[in-house]
Amino acid sequence: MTTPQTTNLANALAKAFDPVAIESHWYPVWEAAGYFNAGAVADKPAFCIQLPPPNVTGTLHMGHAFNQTIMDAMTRHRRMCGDNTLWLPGTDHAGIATQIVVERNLEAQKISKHDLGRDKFVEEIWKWKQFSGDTITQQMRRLGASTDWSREYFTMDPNLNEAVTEVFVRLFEDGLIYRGKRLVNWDPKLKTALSDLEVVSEEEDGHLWHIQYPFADGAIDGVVGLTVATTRPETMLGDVAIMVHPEDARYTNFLGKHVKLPLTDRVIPIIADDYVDPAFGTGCVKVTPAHDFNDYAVGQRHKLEQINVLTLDAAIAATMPEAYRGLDRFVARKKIVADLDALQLLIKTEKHKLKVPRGDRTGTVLEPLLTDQWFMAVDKPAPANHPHQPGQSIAKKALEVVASNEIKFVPEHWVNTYNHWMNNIQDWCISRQLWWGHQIPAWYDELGNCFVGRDEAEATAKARAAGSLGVLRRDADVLDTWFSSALVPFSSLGWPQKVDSDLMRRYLPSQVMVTGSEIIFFWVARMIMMTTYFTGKIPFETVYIHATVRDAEGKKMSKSEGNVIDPVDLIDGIEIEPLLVKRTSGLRRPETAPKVAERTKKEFPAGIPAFGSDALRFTMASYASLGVNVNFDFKRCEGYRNFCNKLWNATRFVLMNCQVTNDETGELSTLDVGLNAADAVYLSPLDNALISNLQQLEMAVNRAFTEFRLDTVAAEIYQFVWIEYCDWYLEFAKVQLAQSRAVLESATATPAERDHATAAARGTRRTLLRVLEVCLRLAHPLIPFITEELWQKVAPLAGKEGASICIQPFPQAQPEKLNADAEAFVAELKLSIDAVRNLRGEMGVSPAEKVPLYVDSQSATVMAQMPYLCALAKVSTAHHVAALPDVNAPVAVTKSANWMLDIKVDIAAETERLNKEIVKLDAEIASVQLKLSNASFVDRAPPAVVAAEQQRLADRIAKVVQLRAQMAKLS
RNA sequence: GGGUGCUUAGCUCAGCUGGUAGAGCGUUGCCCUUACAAGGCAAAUGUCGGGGGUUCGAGCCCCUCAGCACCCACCA
Repeated sequence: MTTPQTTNLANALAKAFDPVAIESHWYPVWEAAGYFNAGAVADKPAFCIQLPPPNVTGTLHMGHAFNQTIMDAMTRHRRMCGDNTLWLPGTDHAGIATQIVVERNLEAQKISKHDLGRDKFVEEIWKWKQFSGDTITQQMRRLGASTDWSREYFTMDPNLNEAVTEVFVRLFEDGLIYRGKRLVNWDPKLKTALSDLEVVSEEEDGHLWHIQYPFADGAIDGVVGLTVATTRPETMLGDVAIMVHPEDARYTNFLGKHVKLPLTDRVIPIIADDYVDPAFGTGCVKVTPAHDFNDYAVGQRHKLEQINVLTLDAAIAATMPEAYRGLDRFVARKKIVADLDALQLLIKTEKHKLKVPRGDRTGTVLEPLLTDQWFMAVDKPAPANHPHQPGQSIAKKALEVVASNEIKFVPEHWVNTYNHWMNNIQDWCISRQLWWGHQIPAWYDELGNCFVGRDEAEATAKARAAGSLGVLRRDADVLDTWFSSALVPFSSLGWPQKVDSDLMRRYLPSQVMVTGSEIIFFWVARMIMMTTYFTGKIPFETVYIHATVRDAEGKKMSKSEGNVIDPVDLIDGIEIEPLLVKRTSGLRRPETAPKVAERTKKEFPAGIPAFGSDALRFTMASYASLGVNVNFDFKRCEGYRNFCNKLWNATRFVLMNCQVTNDETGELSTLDVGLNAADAVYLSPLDNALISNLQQLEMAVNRAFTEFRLDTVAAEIYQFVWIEYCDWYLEFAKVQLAQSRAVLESATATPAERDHATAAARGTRRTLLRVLEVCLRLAHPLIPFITEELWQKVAPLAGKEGASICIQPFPQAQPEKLNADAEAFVAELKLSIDAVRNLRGEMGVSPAEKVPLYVDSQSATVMAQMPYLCALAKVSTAHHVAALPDVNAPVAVTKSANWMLDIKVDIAAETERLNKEIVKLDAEIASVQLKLSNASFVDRAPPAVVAAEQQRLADRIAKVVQLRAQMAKLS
């Protein structure tokens, strides 16, 4: 017989959960042990997730924390389920974005990139990349990300660089990459082209200027000229025509005539094109093919000249009239308007709202500009001998793999977004006039002939073969950063060197791509296009689109707006002062700093407390429903930090009850927890009910994982651990252990009684331990650190072995352990306890006070309930009577019995309480009666539903009868 | 101008194939009960955006209106 000497646990677990020590301890252990490295066992299913590589522009934000928590939970889940997991990490060079950051840093030191020159400047960016990349990977470790660091990549690593070159050359050779002078979105500040996707248009206040263009040969029919309306008058210097709608009766007379372009000496024709909307403005539109995308198309249709007005930095070009040369576009605009006014050609100026295109990174107003750029032809058929999609265009194929359900979107409606974009896709401008990125593998001879090759030698050979003998000069431009990102699904696995490697076979396609909706076009679509074209495989099976993280007010989090939260600050906590410094630096509009500070002080008056990584992750998971937005409220972290503490203390309780410390030696020894198969174990209905519930939890959690519902995973675990396990079962367990102890300490107990008490204590301890141990494994994907720490303590006692919880099997339900009878017993017991507790509450009994109780039943069920009920509802003594005493105390009616506290009653309060309850019941009875008296309900509703209603009616009527009787006694 | 999503308790959000409205936080009492005050027990709060329809029955399906958010688009 083992009798506890003491339950001193000072050397086992601290009284409160302290995340800092745990987290810093476990991550390095996991990493060193290689638990996260890609599995090498061929016969296990593969599970791969490609991390959307964070930009090396600084640090991770809440969006990353959200995104990564989801991926980590999924990866840890599948790893525990026995899959070969590969969560592949990397970082993205993020061309423009990173170059801008480093440029700004240098500007702060009064250095311009031109002072340094290209090579030195790129060196500076590499230094920054090192710093930012290290910060990011460190943050990921703090978040507990179980990525395979041994395969970490950077999009400008040599092997990925090689993939980029290979892809470029092949697409060029297949005729799907071309170079040409086209109208592109031009950022005059950065002096680079941008793709359509990098343009953000917002409505701004502007003007619509009405300008008269006089007829070249004098008035016609008394009309001196035509009036056009424009929002960008400076571009008129490049006008090559005026167009009207062909059926616009006002102007048909003038078709084919000419006008004199004001401020120049040019004469331009009046043409007809049905692009013109006669109802807008004057119905006359100036045509400027070199500076407007519509006009460009009109110009093509009518074979018009393209006259460029602007330089690369958006000043008026040297080819323009002298008066305007060299003027900035906006200065020139003012001058031109003034000059037209002076010439009395400015008819009127209207206020006008217009969409102004700006660069998404710089906010600069963009100009459509004619420049030489490289494009990818997405709509052009692939060569007839292409191995994977002969004769089929890249966009077509990308649509096909989604239409065929090879690639699924979750939530599904994002397919529409994808299809819409893909059906209207334009050729992709892939060249950028930047210094940071993959340099385009194209070389030119002195005549401008272009040779594309994998390296200079190959290009030279092609040049020589074509008869070009001079020196070659490499194209200075780099590729759009998304060009390399698009290759990640295969370039990160070793392509092109390893085309048929184990890695490629196993981890391409990956199982799920986890990302926000904002990069469906930028990245998801392009990965699909590139991966299918070059590997014949889809890049991933499922695209899981998660919400965008916003601040508590629903505003998009942005460093330049000063409302970002660094996930590490939620983990470690931060004082208000440093938080203010963080938030007020680097603002887009520095003058907003006081406001930002004010808002920050209001939201975080005392800074941010340290919640720990697990609490942050649990919060993120609980936010991961399939919605569009997440308005992040840090207070939820507090709730989940408390949950971690709950789990911690539940473990403390379990250990206290399963281990003893010898007072003299200080040695810890384990009590009998039923590990020895030969020992009899008695499981009470309460033990069995908990175990039964646990099976349901296991089913629910596994199902939720497969449905990508991490919010459900979190909610299920939270509910089970806190409510079922801690609030109910732990209290029941105390009763059971106390009962056994009483028997074992009794001098009069028979041997049979002692045996049963031993078996029961064994069963309780075993249930406590095993259920806890399972909960730890269930929760591990969400809260890896605390579960590891606790599992190390709990698992050995529960008869489990293993170096780490990371690689333990994920709990799966055992249907044979479902136990409806036990669950029903506990459900009924809970109702009884609730009823008695409710009586106490109603009668204002102090929670500390124990009170006597009457119950009008001695049924087996009630007798079995009593020990638990007395403990949980603080009953001093229970009197079992045939009928409750005929006094005016309140009665609680439950399924099991009628209950009454033996204390003095406040008659007024009790009358009120009864009245309230009777009214409620009457209303319910009336509504059920109405339903049941409806013939069509009884006839047409399923019999089970009708029966349930009838039962409900009977119950309520019985109850109300009881209450009425009680009421009668009061008066 | 098209398209998508959203509108449920004071706040943030769950509600599966239609069958008696839920959670967390917050609020209000009372308790430092030997796992946990980062806690326990109890309590209050909803014409599920408005209107119409289908159905025995609608938060859920259909129509319509309103508001919010986002995405796409070439109106000078």
